[in-house]
Amino acid sequence: MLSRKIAESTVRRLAIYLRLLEEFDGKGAATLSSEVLARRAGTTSAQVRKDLSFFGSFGKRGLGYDARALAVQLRKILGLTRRYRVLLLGAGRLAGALVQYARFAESGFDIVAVVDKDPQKIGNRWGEVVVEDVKQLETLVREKHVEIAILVTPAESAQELVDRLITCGIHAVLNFAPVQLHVPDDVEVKNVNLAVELETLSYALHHHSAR
Amino acid sequence: MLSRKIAESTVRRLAIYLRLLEEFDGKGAATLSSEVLARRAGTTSAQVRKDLSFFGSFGKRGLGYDARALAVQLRKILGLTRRYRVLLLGAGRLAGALVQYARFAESGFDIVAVVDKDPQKIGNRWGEVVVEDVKQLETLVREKHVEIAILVTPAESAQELVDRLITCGIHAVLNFAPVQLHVPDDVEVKNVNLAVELETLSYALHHHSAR
DNA sequence: GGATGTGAAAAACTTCACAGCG
DNA sequence: CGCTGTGAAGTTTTTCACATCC
Repeated sequence: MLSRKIAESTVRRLAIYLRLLEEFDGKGAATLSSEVLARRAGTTSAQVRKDLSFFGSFGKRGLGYDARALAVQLRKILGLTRRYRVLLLGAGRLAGALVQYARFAESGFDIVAVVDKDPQKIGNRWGEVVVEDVKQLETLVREKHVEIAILVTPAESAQELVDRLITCGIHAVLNFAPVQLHVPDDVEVKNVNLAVELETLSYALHHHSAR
Repeated sequence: MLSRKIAESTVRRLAIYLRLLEEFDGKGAATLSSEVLARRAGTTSAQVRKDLSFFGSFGKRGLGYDARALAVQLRKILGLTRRYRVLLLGAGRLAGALVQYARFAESGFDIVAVVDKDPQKIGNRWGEVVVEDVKQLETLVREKHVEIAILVTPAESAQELVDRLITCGIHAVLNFAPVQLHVPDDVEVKNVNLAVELETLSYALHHHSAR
């Protein structure tokens, strides 16, 4: 369970290694070296070994890593040995795309509720769930035992909603709204901000991209 | 134009500062300190000043920064003084959500073409553009002077498509497909990987999130 | 007075290089 | 012999702290 602070960059790479291992396993390959994993993940073999070393020693010297066994370890490290109950805030197009995203359920994340404030959308069936009124937020979080919230609302309402989520005891938020959310230290927020990504690309193009 | 290498983290923060300044400007506020900007951006005042210092000195000692003037500078730095021509690869739900995303055009990015390989989708009108056959990729990139490609395809086809894009001279790719793309040094790729974000949240929850 | 701009110090992260083990 | 695991070295990024200037 490790209490030492692990760098976010390390955790992100572990998630990438896991994805690669799962592909690899599908192809029946049994064992692979940090060098091979690194090449596919776009990093270095030393980085792979260092990342893993924070959590244990999973390889065999002279041989490499057993793909399936390492995948099991990574799932444990990442907390993917159980399922998570997810609430979507906002029933727009992006939310629709996310619901449909196959890997979602596959990876262990179940969308157990969707809320919106638009009366037009409330009551619509979305796969297994029905879009509820955002007024029911607190009730839903409690009744459905929600652990992760995904914000797909306009920027204006995001902070207010996140405040309400925190009151209900939510500790993990994936935020697609283009605002910086202010939350206490024990709440984890990941931002996905399309504009920032595009503007980084624009920066790169502008500065010749001649690296 | 700066040739020194600037950290990606710095560029990302600049994009965030710009967004905040634009809001701020809307509210008529004229001047603000690095401290205020930092608080809103979720960083420190020293970080704000350091980030800006790589590109010049835009503030007045004892006073702070003029919101509008700083925004102008940041747009210059980020290369947002002109518009960019964007191609979408994949005409699925996520692509649809992106097209609709208002800030897109607002920020200076124009979707000039959409391609897919599904005959069902080819020919559909998407706002201003019609979905074209992916076979036409090379022709479209040339004729429409595409500069940025957004990959919203299944993982399997992503690498092949990016190879073709590079052959056409594309240097900037925003990749939503959950694979690591292999590209030469003069091509900039930004990855947006939903699974990685969720798994980082899962990691945080699993490890008590008690920081 | 008050906030910037910036060298210098500290911290975080990555790479090196090699001992150690299968 | 080959590849891991890991201290130590190197590099990058952040924070500190203060001289500087409006």
